[in-house]
Amino acid sequence: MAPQTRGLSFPKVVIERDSDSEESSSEEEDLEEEEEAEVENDAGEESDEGHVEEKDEPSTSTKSRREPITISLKKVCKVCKKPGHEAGFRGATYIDCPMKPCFLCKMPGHTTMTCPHRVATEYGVAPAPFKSTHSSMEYVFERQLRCRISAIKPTFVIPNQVNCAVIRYHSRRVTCLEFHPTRNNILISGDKKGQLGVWDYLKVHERTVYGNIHGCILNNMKFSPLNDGTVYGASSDGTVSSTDLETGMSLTLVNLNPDGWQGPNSWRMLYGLDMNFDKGILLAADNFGLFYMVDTRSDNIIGKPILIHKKGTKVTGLHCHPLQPDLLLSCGNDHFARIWDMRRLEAGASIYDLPHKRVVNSAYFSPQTGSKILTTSQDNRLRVWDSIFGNLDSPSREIVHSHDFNRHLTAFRAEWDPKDASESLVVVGRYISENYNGVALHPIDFIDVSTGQLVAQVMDPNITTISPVNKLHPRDDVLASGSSRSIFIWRPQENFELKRPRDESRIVLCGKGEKYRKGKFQDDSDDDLDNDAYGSKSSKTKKPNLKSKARGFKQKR
DNA sequence: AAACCATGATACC
DNA sequence: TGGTATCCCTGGTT
Repeated sequence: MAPQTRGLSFPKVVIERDSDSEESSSEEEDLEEEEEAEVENDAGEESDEGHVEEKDEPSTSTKSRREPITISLKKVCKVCKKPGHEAGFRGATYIDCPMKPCFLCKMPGHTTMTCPHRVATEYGVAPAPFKSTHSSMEYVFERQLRCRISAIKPTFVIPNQVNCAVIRYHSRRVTCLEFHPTRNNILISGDKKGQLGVWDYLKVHERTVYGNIHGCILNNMKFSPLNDGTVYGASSDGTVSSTDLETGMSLTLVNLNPDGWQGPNSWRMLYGLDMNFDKGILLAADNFGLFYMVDTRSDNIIGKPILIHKKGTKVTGLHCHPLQPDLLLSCGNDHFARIWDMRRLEAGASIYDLPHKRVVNSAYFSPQTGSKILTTSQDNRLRVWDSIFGNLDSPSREIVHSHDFNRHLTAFRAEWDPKDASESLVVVGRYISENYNGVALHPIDFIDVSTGQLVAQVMDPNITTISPVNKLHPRDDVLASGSSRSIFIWRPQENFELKRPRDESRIVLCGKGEKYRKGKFQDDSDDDLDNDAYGSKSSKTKKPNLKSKARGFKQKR
């Protein structure tokens, strides 16, 4: 395995960040120097010592003077619009704007690069070794060391290697994943278009996508506890569906927009979905703060909708307690997670309100005893309440973790490991990237929420996109992750090294792969063809390979 | 290679 | 309170 360049890139970066003048930075990297020289040449040709303001000239005058619209020649930070520094990728390392609060922990005074939370997940949760230090170098060093150590606790088995995948499986980004409750190798997936995928990841090539179930985002899915061939879905088209996985036949149980599109103020979207198996009713919640109970036999909404979150705000999730059928957990855009008693479900009657600083993407009871609560909030913090029977006034722990909101990404949701008897292992995708061998990768983090420690961070050189959707298998040591339109299955691998050659027959390439196939491999028939998109050694066709795909990576030539 | 686009929460007035 | 400008690590296509 090639020596890691992490060690090289970070110190360099730190030096550059602190420099105000561009000259000093250019001593460091020839690459940068070249780029900047070019820019300045262009500037000369245009013979306009551009002021930023110039670009606002009306287009007519610009035309008459035959001058191209002046680009601000003074380099300006794209974040704060001030000169003297620039935010953005330098190679595979992202440089924050120093004028803004830390992108990770949202506190002012430092950048992501030197954020103590980036060094140690448990910073601020439990004493961390470098807690009182203020030297960025020390943080950086600590980080490098940390990555070398395989931080896998013996008790936790971490699926750390991609075992199989379907690349560009869905036609839009993946929004949710569920493992089949009884058939071990079946994974179902929902996407932004409302389509539902069924994939047998053991027989890698066996997969289907059902397209006619929903009109837009499939936000949550839930298997029927009575019939595991049936799955329910809640969608932003305002419907709850019931789909037979074998046939793809789908029924609409509920439609909250029977009159069609009447404008955004009336269009109702369903997000949260769960099933109360005790009563045999489906629970769903919408973007106006309302909660619905659906009788799956009569397909009727039971009673009137109940306002469970601030009027007009989205309820992002619902979760029934695994043992106490009367307990319900909800979360929403009003910055609250709420615990409810199903027997007394009415507006304002929540048992507890758990406040957050931002939108709450998800809230889950712990999977086995249901005594803990885990929430993911857009303030970049995971919160854990250790006992719902104890003091709920404040969370037992807040763990700073990068899972920011981005309108183009599926919202991150930290998920419990359903197999972990200690109910402490959690998986969650990471937004900010790490520079790995000059490639920006977004790992999937395994966090021990009892300590806040990062147990493992898994990544693959070929997955350069963010993986906001993750699910751990209820029985097997398997992780499923959804990243953009693709789905990956991870399994544990000892002595795992990134870049290890892998079994390419277990990678299915869909969609645009066809193009490559026609051009380069005049191969046949159907898209089950194994491509080398994933491979390390293979031909020049490959876009998705490290270098070409790496963000901001400039190939030296 | 660069431009463009899709489009949700939020800050701010 | 409501309308609206704004937006930093996106991902894909033209």
